[in-house]
Amino acid sequence: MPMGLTAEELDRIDDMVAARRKIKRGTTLFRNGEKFTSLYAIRTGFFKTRVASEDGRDQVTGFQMAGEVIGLDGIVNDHHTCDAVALEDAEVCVMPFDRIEELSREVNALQRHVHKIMSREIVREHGVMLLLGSMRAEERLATFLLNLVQRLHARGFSQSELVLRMTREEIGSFLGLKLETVSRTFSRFADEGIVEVKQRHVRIVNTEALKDIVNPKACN
Amino acid sequence: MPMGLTAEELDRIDDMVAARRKIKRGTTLFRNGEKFTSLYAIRTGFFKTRVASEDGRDQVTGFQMAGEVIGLDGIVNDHHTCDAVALEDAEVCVMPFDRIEELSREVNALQRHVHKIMSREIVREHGVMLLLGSMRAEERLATFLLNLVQRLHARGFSQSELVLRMTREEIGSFLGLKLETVSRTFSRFADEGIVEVKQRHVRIVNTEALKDIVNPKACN
DNA sequence: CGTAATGTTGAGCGCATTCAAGCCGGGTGG
DNA sequence: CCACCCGGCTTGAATGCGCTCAACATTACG
Repeated sequence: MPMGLTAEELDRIDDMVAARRKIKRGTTLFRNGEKFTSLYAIRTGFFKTRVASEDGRDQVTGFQMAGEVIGLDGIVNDHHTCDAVALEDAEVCVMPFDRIEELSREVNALQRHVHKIMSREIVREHGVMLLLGSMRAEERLATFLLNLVQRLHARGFSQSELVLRMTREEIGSFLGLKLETVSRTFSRFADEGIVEVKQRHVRIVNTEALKDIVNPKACN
Repeated sequence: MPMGLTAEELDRIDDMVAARRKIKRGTTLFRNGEKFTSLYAIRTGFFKTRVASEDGRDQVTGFQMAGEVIGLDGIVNDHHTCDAVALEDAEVCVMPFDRIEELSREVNALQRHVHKIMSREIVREHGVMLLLGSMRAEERLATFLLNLVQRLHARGFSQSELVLRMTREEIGSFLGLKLETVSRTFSRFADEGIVEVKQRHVRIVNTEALKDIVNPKACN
């Protein structure tokens, strides 16, 4: 993934990938409490990660798609502190972390890459905290849709059409809302002609309107 | 900070610290948009970090005290994406990041340490997301107080008494509440005899009660 | 000692939640 | 092939928690 490498370095990074692993929809790649050994690069499929409080409640901390790396939570205590659940059949590259550390001592570009991946996750979570801490329901859902469609577009999919891989309840958990509120907010967007929603199929009709909701028209 | 090092390794890590820097209360250590060069280890003092949305709103993403490291957000894009503000006069160690990367290629314990610091921050933020996404005001404030007092205790301070370095508004921003709600919730805790509050001085009278609020009595 | 910043408290409101009923669509088995 | 079922989704009505607006108290500080 990092660029500007010699052929030899690329080979060694290829070797770092111990194995590929297939994850069936609805099953977990890793769970809270399990021993941490590896990071996982998603090749295909779609995941959610979630943390749980001691009393049953849980919080979806993110949705991950092809090209993204999960498992970073496990490094600090050698045990995972969240669950990663496949929302559709998926395949990941298993990258043993001690091999990553070993190799990144020798390949600067890899070292840099690992640091950036972790920093990116921290910055992403800052954004989620801003969302959870200060936005109203419409802003949260609009932000969520724009983020999803932007990431899908970067992977060659449509800018305006997407299929949600998660339920209303999972969206709600991620956004700090109840599933009914998510549903109602979708309906409101649909009434206003901003999106067309048919179950999990969403067509964004008016991207600008969504952006206006996220960023209430700069008052000049 | 990492342990199990040879004297020579310790020396080299000492050298890594380019300088110390004093930060006056109310001023920023770094700001959103500034070029990223270094991580900062807090020697003394107390910081908040905050992110801002395009329209004025901002969100406090954390409070940091002695021994903690800030600046990790800057790695991914070579620019900081949040502000770090000193809530009291503070002193930090400036650790140029390229020196950290250089040295951590050679000193395994340092490499490991850097990875753990970043992972710990990711896990901490998961906890904040859980708080913001699923807790009610009382639970948020109780969680906040328990976390603060626990970190202070680890630094040799009291288990039951603390001085808040931040305003009600800053607490509110962190917890996703308005300052009035923070104030009211403090008052409610005081009425119930759980804490004694006098402006920024807080005495935790009944730790168990606070823990019960956070973790609603396991229903057996 | 006066002024501004910070904190407390009250009253009323509104947004998201809760509770409840019904709908839709996909999969299964008769 | 259709009837049925069940999980997911939508919608309505009522409730309540935290917010807004406002007044006042307290503290810090020049």
